[in-house]
Amino acid sequence: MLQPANQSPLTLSLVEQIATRLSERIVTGVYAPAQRIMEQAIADEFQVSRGPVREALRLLEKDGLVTILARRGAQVTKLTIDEVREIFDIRAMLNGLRDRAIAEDPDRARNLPLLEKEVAKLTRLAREAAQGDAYVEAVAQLNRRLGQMLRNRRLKAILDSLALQTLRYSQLGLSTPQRRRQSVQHWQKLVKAIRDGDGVEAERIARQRVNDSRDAAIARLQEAEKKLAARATRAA
Amino acid sequence: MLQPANQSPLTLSLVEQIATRLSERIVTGVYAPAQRIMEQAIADEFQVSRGPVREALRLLEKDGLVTILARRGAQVTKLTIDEVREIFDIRAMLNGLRDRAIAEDPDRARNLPLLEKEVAKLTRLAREAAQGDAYVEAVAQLNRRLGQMLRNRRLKAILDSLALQTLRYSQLGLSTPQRRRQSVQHWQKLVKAIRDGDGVEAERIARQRVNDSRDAAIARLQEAEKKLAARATRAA
DNA sequence: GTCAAGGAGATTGTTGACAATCCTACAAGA
DNA sequence: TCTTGTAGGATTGTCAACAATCTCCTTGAC
Repeated sequence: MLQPANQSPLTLSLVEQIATRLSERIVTGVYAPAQRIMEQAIADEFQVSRGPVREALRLLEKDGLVTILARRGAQVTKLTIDEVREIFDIRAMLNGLRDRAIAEDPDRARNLPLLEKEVAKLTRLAREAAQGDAYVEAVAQLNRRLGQMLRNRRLKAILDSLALQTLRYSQLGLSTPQRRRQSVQHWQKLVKAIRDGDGVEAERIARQRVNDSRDAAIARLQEAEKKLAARATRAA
Repeated sequence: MLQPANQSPLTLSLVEQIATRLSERIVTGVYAPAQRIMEQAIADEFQVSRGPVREALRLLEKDGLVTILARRGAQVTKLTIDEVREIFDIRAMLNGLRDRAIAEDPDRARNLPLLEKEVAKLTRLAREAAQGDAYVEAVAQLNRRLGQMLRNRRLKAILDSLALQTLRYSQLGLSTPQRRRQSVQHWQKLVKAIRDGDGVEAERIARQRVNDSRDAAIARLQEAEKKLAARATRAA
């Protein structure tokens, strides 16, 4: 999503506000996949007319969060397992590009302390097994920080959009303490590579990290699908 | 741009028609960079109301073709040299991903003859030095063909969007016979790698190709900028 | 019991009008 | 001369209504 980085509109436009709130509901699962989103209902709830809602929905379509069918309106995009894999593949590539760019940025030292603090927090959370959600949130925070360090605005926009689409699935991949331990190791290595200015290594780790995340998520999805199929068979 | 691949709407929606026609004008230079695009003017010309035009402009903003400023409307996005470089960097990565995926597709043989025919055409055009435009068009055709062979729809959508944004600059990089000779060699090697199922090699070549294209385009842009600066100095 | 036809209601697509804001030109004062 | 203030027009932001289309339920025939 191309942010309006040119200026600083203190107040998001109405359309952007609606798009943001709807996207929150989609990625958090308030709106289930394949659920229809009706313009008038949203308009009534936000007390605006259908115009801005329509424009917001078109934005979300560009981000892949909803699918608009002609004369049949918008519905929450339902991803197949293959599509999830495809998005992760793109993310692996572009996260590699991002982290290499950051590692090779001469001005990276300025943000390093913050980054190291975040990783320390991550390490702590990974040890305290229980809070899965807190760990997921810390990872998101770390990713946001890296996004801030990135100069390439378009790359950031694309990555944000893709991350949004797979947010739900990324969490799937961090659900076991074992996976979290592996994850934290990746992050530690990444920050080291950035500190050393080793772009090639940073890129390698970033890809590895996303690919691991992909594999874990896919495995979980396939399990879930198998269970569903079994249930359907039993019912028949 | 995420195509409505789910169904086949024989007739593009009004919004999509407007978006398509406007994007043509932008990439072909009918609308100059930084030029303002006024909603009512477009609406009058296409004989529709402002609503669909507004939505079309929002779509183009997501594609990076126009920039919308709050209460000041849309203007054609003007890219800095750095931004052009950034877009090419992303394209290099993702074209690599695309061409590797194609080379590793077990079902790739079906489209290989077409691909080889296109490259033969390219080779012929590269020899007949004069027609730069025909060569550029043939390259575009080849890229479209590869896009068709790609299963990953999201990757295709992102690549299409980025290619649109840099179309003008890609042409810059093919303006000399020497560059075209180099280009044609890349394409020949790529098709060979695809035929052999060598994904790693296909990826390598794709990146090389886009990076060469980037460097040539940037060099041309810097020349142009220098000339402009010199003229400004002379005037002062 | 299944399937097709029809119609009422719901929903999207588009429009024209009004309100809010911005830009430009011009004038008054320092 | 330069700055500041102020109309006026131009442009975007939002809205409510109408038209076109789709969905779903009912009805009826086989």
